[in-house]
Amino acid sequence: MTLLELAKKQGKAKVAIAARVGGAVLDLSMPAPEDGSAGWVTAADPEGLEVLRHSTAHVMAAAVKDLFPDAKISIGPAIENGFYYDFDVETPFTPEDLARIELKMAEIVRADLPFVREEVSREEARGRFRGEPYKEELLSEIPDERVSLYKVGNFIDLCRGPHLPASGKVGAYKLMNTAGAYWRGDSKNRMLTRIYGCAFATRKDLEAHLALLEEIKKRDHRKLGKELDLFSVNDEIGPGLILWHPKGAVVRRIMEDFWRTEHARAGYDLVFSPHIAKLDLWRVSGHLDYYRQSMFGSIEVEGQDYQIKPMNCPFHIQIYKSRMRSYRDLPIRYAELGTVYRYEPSGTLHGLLRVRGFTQDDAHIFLRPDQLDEEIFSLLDFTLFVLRRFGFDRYDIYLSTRPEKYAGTVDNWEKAEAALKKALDLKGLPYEVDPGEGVFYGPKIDIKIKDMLGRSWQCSTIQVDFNNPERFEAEFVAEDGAQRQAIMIHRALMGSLERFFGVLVEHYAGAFPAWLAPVQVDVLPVTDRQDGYAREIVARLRAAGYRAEADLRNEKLGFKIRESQLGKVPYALVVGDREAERKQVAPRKRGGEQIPAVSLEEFLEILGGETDKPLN
RNA sequence: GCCGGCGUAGCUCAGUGGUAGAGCAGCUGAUUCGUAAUCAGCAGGUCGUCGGUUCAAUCCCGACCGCCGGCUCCA
Repeated sequence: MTLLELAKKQGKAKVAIAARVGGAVLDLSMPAPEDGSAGWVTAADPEGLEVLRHSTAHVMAAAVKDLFPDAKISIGPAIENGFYYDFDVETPFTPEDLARIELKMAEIVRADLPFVREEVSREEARGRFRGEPYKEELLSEIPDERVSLYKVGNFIDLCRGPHLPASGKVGAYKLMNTAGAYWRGDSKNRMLTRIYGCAFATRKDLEAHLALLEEIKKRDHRKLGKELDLFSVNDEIGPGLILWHPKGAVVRRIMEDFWRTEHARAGYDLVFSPHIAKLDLWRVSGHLDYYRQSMFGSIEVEGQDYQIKPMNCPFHIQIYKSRMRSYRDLPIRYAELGTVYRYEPSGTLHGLLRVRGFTQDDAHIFLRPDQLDEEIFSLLDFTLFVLRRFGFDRYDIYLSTRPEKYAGTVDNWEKAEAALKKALDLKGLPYEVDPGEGVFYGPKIDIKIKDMLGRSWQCSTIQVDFNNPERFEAEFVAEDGAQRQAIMIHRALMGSLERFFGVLVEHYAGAFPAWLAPVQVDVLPVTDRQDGYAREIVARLRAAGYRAEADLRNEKLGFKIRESQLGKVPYALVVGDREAERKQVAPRKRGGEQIPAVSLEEFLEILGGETDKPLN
């Protein structure tokens, strides 16, 4: 008896697309276990959805092979929200090709062709995939003597499976776009043409996903940055270099003010360092060996090579080394909003999120080995405090451990990894271990924040470093009078101001909370009779430390309200004859909610409640 | 950096082998208005840059620059 027959018996044949037997997900065509103990996987299950997506990829490949017989197939896995398949073709697919492929797919789905699994020897499989060089390459690397093939219609693919019982079970899908992708993700290999598609169990799920994509488009910080006049990048200046316009600059200033205040309070010393330094500095630090290709070229000055800084750490180390340090002085914490420049490949630049010049909210902490646990613990606290303040309270945390190529001793690495782990455990923070993903100089904790739409953004990083203190001989005098090597922690909380600002824009869809809003209050006179009163209100708001503007243009109230709301200003204060006469204002929130007219003092109470304290 | 797409007024976009259009924004004037767009007029472009094909190029071809979607990378 097959699993499909068993499913029929149990009345599950309609919904089941695969079966769970033991720990494995199997095709329904596989034999059922004697005792009939099988679980049913449906398209509503995560595993089922993956099967559905993977099978949709096969259906697409079948359609492509039908329309473009010369296309060479490679691989086509399920991914988040859908699938892709990479083909080697002479000329990449056009959007019109995608439409044709989609139609052909619909044919295959309508025909409800069975997915047929076949197990053959590797040698036989090699014969079947003659003329498919990518499949041949894969086959030659598979250690097993027997491999499985899946056939749908005339299309056969080397595949582990499992798959849907038939193409008719494919759900709602849509081909999205094409993209170049290196064979096996290696830039030394040939570039294939990838087709991305999304696939869901139901039309409704697909539509919800397309709606989400629309929402993401609406929140795009590049679009909002232009609309709200926050920042720009400019051809004449150069790609990846950000111009902060006055409104964006207000938000940045508030971010910086908050950051400086809290760092001073948390025991950091604020420092400044130059933008260039002798190239040798980066030779000593080791960055030149590891990251030369991401550094801007050096500049020759009076026979000496200088380098635009890609990092701040060597400068802070030199400040540390400017005099003898006692074990009593530690930890020493140097913090700087340090602007660095990195030569990112042109194809990776992206608005504020990937740039060539950016300001890190950087700090380097020098400490004794015995202080590591406690420092990491309080650092985690501090990081989460800062992130929460900006409205982020969901995180994905990763602990990255020793990579293959590393500096320092295994003993030190293990101690540092243990310290990081211990701090996370003590705080009760869930995290994932990324084995081998640490930086060459030490292990790290990365915190990705989740935005309003649940997307993750890498921002905070806490990295232990044994390498630099050794290379630069950053030492302290221990209790016994001996020179000991300090441990250094690199850390950035927002990561870079540019990137964090971009994430903030998308998180809030440009509607910043009142404490961050570039303009907090628009004062809107109904006619020019109230211009004087409006000016007075603005002056008083500004005197109280708020950012307020009057819209004195010769326009109707409706127009001014519309503009204020599109500008995402938290409050509009309508002032007409009534308000002017009674010395009141009529507040309106940007969402449209109207508040009955109140005195300015009462309004200041409301506003103050939202901004905590006016941070100017 | 690699593959593909795109580049027309400040912005969003239409358009054609015979040297360009709309809406919004801007300017001028009228309107004095109560919670998401008042009306009229005016002005605005070396069609990304440089080369080529052609009697003629914004349109076709090439190179470059930039942007977009991916890939690779991300201390």
